[in-house]
Amino acid sequence: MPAPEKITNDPNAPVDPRVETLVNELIGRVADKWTLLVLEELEDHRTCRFTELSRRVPGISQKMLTQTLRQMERDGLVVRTVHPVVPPKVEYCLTDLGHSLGEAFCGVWVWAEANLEKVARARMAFDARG
Amino acid sequence: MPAPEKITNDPNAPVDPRVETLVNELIGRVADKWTLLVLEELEDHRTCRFTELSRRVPGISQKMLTQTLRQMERDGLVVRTVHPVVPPKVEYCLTDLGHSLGEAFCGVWVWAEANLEKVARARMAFDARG
DNA sequence: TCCTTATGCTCTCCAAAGGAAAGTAGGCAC
DNA sequence: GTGCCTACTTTCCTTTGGAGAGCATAAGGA
Repeated sequence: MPAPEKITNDPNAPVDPRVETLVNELIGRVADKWTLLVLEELEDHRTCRFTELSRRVPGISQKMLTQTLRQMERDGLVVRTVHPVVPPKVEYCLTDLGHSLGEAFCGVWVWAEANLEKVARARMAFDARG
Repeated sequence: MPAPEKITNDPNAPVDPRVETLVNELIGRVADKWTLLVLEELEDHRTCRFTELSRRVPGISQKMLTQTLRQMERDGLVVRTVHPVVPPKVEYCLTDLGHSLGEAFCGVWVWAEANLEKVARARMAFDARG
């Protein structure tokens, strides 16, 4: 074997480009506006129904909610439980994997809350410069 | 004053809905695929030229790179330095704010690297179920 | 002189993504 | 029957995004 990329803890270690591609794809998939907002709702209310989510996630359309939830289900982030009753009742709940992603994004929420003001000021300054 | 939302350290404290709206908007702005990828490149190579970025960020079009960089500049995440030479030379560099956002996203990159396999398996299982 | 090259955009055209609103299924209350 | 409830699905139309060509400028070569 010609030393095929060892797994190390060195953050500066070169990464297998194939892995980097996959990671980029996954980031692109998961760091989506709607995915993030749905993820946050499900973090707050461990389990949620469809209509509840569509009310809680500001501005999402039913189409995008369905699509986002399907993708999240496919990626193993949520479980979809159908209760065979009428009218239909479908519950969505985070998996452990989904919860871990929520925790990973926690830093971004904190950042956003902490830096709202700075961004607002930067925008005003930028817009003033024309 | 009718007690208008105190700033607390309690993570379960109710948040001013206006702040929540602003945070959601900022998240939507910042948690964009291209913004993330550009941010990562700039984290790795503290300062980068336009063409360099377009080569390094896989799959980005010039239009989106320009647009993404403008938005990031407006939000105070990068500084754009134009060197008045021919051919033109423009350098982009993270601000402290941009760097702090990069660190906030660090957890997501780590998560993606750590859970590539799990997501891949979840997808296969989902697709197999039809 | 004219042509090429290099860079950072900008513009145009077309395809894909996404929002709004209406439609669907199917049992239940009226 | 009529209408309601929920979780979608479908249709239509607007917006976003990608591909590729164009532009401005000056140095350097034929």
